[in-house]
Amino acid sequence: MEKNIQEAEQYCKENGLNFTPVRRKVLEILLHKNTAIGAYEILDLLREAGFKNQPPVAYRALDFLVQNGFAHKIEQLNSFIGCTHPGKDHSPAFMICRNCDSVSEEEALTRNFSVSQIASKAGFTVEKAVIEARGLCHSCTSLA
Amino acid sequence: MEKNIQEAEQYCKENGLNFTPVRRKVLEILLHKNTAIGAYEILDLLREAGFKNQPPVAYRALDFLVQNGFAHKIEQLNSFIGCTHPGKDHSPAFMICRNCDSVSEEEALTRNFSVSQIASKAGFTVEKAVIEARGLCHSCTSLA
DNA sequence: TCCAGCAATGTTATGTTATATCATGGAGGA
DNA sequence: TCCTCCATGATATAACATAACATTGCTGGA
Ligand SMILES: [Zn+2]
Ligand SMILES: [Zn+2]
Ligand SMILES: [Zn+2]
Ligand SMILES: [Zn+2]
Repeated sequence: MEKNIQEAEQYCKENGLNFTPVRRKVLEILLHKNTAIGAYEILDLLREAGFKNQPPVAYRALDFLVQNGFAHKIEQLNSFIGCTHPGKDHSPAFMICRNCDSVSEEEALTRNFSVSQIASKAGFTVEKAVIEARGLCHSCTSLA
Repeated sequence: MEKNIQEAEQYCKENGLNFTPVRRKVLEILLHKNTAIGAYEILDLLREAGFKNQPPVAYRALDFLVQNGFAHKIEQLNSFIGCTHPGKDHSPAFMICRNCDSVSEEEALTRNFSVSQIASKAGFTVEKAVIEARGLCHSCTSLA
């Protein structure tokens, strides 16, 4: 958690990005949970922490974090999650548990798994891929 | 298009599903375009066709079509598209062109491509997978 | 026939997510 | 200094989705 924050800070410093208090706070909020969080829930937490709480405050910080690879949007949930493989380029695939709501981030770029393989058959050039699975996580499967 | 409608009708008849006028009309609307359409745009078209146009009208019909495999929701666009491989079970992957907005549905269940391969490494049991790529379609790539 | 049960639709209202727009403030360079 | 850029403040509204309850029309059983 704390380590992720420091890495983000370092990365920003090296790349001329402005890791402002509200951006840091939102990243902290995201990294604190292993579930995805909606913008308005983040907004509540920001208010509790003394920040302003109009929607743009949260959305702007989230945009920054997503743009720079510190967070991801989970499209199926209209929610956000801190990146657990930040820094380098990666191709995430998210596993969303329907029982405990946990979201885990896996790497999708294996030799056996590439959206581009499907796309190329269709003559499509992939720039970004969203892969989100829903089901049961390991612990919830065990408990069943 | 017309063929898809008739197949849907046939499938409903065989499975005790009620292919009502509004459901048929929404499917017709979806199959008419190769781009995804939002619920409120569908609502407008329904009104033009003489149907009621409160939001639940569109959302209920869309729920029915998605539930029964006649349409899909494109999560990144909060929009819907008619299924081009209806009937049997399938694992769609959508290719969304950023230039012309076309959405094409490909089959993701090839030997070289399975979300389950990623998931199983994480001990995750997949029940449903969302795969949506954004980029450039074949024609838009050629024109570039 | 009469009516309970059910699925679909009608209707009103509201909840949730996201963005547009213009104003303000502060750091850094010409 | 003055200008530009970026971030934030603030207000308003757009866009997407559902809750809740009423009504209709069909069907099958008493
Ligand atoms: Zn990541
Ligand atoms: Zn779980
Ligand atoms: Zn399909
Ligand atoms: Zn295109």
